Amino acid sequence: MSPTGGGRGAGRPARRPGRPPGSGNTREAVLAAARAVFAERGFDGASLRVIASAAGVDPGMVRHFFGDKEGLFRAASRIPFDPAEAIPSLLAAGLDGLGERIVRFFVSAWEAGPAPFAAMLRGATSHERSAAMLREFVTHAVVGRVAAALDRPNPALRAALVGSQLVGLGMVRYILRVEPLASVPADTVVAALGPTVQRYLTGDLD
Amino acid sequence: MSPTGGGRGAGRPARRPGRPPGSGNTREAVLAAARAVFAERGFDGASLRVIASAAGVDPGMVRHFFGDKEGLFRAASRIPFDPAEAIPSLLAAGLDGLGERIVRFFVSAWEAGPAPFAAMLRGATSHERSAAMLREFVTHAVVGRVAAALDRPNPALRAALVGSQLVGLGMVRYILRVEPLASVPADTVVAALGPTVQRYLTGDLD
DNA sequence: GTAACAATTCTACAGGTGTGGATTTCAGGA
DNA sequence: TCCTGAAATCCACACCTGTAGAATTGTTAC
Repeated sequence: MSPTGGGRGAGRPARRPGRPPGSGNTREAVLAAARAVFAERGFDGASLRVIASAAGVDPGMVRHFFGDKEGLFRAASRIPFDPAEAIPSLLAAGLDGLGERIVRFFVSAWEAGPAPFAAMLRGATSHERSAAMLREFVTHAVVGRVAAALDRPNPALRAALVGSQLVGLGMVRYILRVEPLASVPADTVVAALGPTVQRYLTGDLD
Repeated sequence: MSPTGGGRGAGRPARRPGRPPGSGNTREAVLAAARAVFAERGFDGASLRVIASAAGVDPGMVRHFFGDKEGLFRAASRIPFDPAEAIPSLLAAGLDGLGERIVRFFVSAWEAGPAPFAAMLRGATSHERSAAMLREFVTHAVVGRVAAALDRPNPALRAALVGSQLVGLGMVRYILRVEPLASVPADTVVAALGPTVQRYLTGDLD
């Protein structure tokens, strides 16, 4: 309407561009919102506008900081521990009881910070890029390292079997929330899956 | 441009409405295309237009036959066997070797007609309705019936554990295609997972 | 002081989505 | 012969998506 120089809302005072509020922590707010939304809706289901609004921020910021939806997803899906040091430390105590230790570590990691795992699992089924991320994570970071420490035949197959049980646990307990597995305490899960994982690693497979 | 009565393509002869081609099998063509596309891209990723065009049909037909995207998904995700008769027949031979029989049945069913399973798994991670379908399938059709046949403590938990290993196998072998699990013959899978499932059903869980 | 830079907002675009409805042709029964 | 109903097409609507760029402001370095 009234040509006030460009037509930018000449009525309400509602925030105008610039740099007033929290400078610096905005990036973290976007990341946190992205983790939550990606974890809940997967890659395709999450929209930049929803993430931005959940972070109380303009969608443009996402682009400004992360460039791409892919870039944001990569940044948000960074798992909260370093496999390069976590896995050797699990292996350090030897092959005895390794199954239980792996299951316990997996459950703890998921329950401490579920977002990256859920995001990867949810994304993996429909978005090829995040399927690749999960596959690579399972293959290289986990299977590779674990397989190298086994002095049994078919180490890669053994590690992949472990992966299958852990992925299945994640799906059924945390994503589908099938009862009673979803509500049972962590110790029960460890007791139930530990021997399975142990057998996949060191037992007879025939 | 030229007002020829309504503007319906006044140049090319390209099919006009009516009822010329295959009357009757069109519905099946849409269903087949829907199974394929849902299986490959999940519920959200699949679009009605893509499905229709894969079936060589107008998108309106989908609406005509199935009403809704949900309706199409329901019709396409009907699993190709009846749990009410399949599971009792697995149980009939007794608890001995039940683990191997279940794994073999699951692998055969998946490899005979992968579409419904893949569609459900892919959909379940991002679409709440199909997560509900899968959860209900796992819970009622499988867990319920199997649990009823067990004379051990915690039958429901046992059945859910079986479900977790089977879902994990589906994810890792068929969806993520993690090697070498993805390429290994069915017999190897049966030999590896059979004892796991057997232990979940009848073994000690502590 | 002023110039450069980063943070932030808005508006716009081109494309894809599910759904709704009007329209047309054909087949079969009264 | 006429009429009903099913099969099939097209067009349109709102809406949401990711991306792009322009505009504005504050902060910092010279």
